[in-house]
Amino acid sequence: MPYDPSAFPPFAVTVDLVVLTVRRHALCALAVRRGEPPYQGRWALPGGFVRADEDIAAAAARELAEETGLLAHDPSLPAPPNAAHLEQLATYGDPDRDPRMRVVSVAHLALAPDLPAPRPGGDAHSVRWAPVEVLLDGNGAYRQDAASPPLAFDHARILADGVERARSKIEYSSLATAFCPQEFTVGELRRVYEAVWGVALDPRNFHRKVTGTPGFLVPTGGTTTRQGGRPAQLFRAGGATLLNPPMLRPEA
Amino acid sequence: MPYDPSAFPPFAVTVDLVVLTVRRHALCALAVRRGEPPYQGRWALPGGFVRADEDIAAAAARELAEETGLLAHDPSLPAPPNAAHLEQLATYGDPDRDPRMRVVSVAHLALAPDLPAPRPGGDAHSVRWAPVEVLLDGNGAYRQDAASPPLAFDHARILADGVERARSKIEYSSLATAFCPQEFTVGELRRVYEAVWGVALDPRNFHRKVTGTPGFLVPTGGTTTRQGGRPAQLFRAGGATLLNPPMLRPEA
DNA sequence: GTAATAGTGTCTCTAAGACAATATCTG
DNA sequence: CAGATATTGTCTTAGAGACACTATTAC
Repeated sequence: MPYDPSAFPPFAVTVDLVVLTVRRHALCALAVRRGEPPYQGRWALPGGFVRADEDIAAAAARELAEETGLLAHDPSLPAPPNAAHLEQLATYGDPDRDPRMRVVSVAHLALAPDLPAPRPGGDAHSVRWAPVEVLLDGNGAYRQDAASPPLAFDHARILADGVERARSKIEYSSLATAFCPQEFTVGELRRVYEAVWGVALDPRNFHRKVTGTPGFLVPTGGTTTRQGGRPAQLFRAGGATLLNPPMLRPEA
Repeated sequence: MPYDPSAFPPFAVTVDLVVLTVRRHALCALAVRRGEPPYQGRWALPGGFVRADEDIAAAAARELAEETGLLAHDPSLPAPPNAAHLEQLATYGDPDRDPRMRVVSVAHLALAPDLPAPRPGGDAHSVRWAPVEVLLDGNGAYRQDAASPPLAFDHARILADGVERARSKIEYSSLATAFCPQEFTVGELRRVYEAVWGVALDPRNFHRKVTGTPGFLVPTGGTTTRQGGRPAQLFRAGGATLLNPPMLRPEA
């Protein structure tokens, strides 16, 4: 009895976004402050309803653009200037996850370079980049009080899943470049890995490895001294999606 | 404006199952024949509606038990006799994926050992194990005719995604043991890898590798000659979930 | 000059892949 | 016996990690 179209329980379907970036050597996520109950005043992940005739991926891309001005882009094409990586993460549908009604949320993961503009449109005081460690551990200014959980609904779980996805995916794919501007140095890419994994990497072995992995980095010919020290070569992301051999996350 | 509970578009939410097993050296998926339009008479993945107060994972476990008699089990516990691995795969919600109404399907992936019983309950002629190659390529007896796609709805896409998930996940996790009976030999485990990846592996290097990976296999002390030749040691799955170092899939 | 970052080279060790040789069963 | 599968061992080589050393900037 696979389908009975005349009698099915109605659900609301939403998308929630885990938008990650690297700012000041820390992995940060986009959080919005809730203006109404439930969880009023609490921080939450951005998101919203999927429209009646809208594809789920399109809804996620629309929410991302509304919150950040970033465009989701097809990874097989070269990245336009204001591009972010966007992929489906997982779906959360516990019957009690929203106290008002049955809501199934299709969470998505977006990876963005550090945004120079403070964000076009929207209230600056109700949308913020917060270090994921603060949002997940519940320490620091984003916590209401010592007893309350830091994020509304099941968003701590969703954020944790998104962070773990990002941490593992930069091992075997070139996704770490999604955190970098269009042109970047090997040192800047290394600082991305260090921030996402929370470890220190050997600059010399890292350099040898990323420049030796075919298709990962393409030199642009330019150099920069924006990190100080000796001028560093600039690179763009190469065509490779999967890294072979992979970057290995150091053991605990 | 994250939520407006009074006005949201209603969706039907279903679970679809990619149930994989290894039979006669081939990776096979469970397929059911549709008894009503649309796609009447066509093969499809098993699935059904999520109930009004049912968790999504519980709905997937219920459908799995209804179709196969298998129990989904927590991977942190030792596997009971009739256990299968079950995990969420991805969510498919194209507005046109079902011609009757807006249906969002949360697909799940299940891995099961080859079932000795032909299946308890249900019509044997409308539920079958079919090689995934046949279901995806559309060649062979499961194809209606040369022009029609082999699987209903977007189920070919879902099946392909599930197969790719299984292929990559047995590289870095101990999930391949989910295709084996509770006690198995190194050779039987190797034939699982060969069937899922569709390659031939060196028996000697495979043996050295799996027995050398800590926590992967635990010897039970027994031996068997069910594969012919010299008696082989029997093993159970060890406690390890992630394999370090991973099993490497041979390159193309 | 010092301090910083960038980049190259060298050494050691783990482990992957190729494959020889031996062990123990069935027919 | 031949033929099947299981298991151990050996050799070669790719690559990860540790780390010395040189290069080029800012101050």
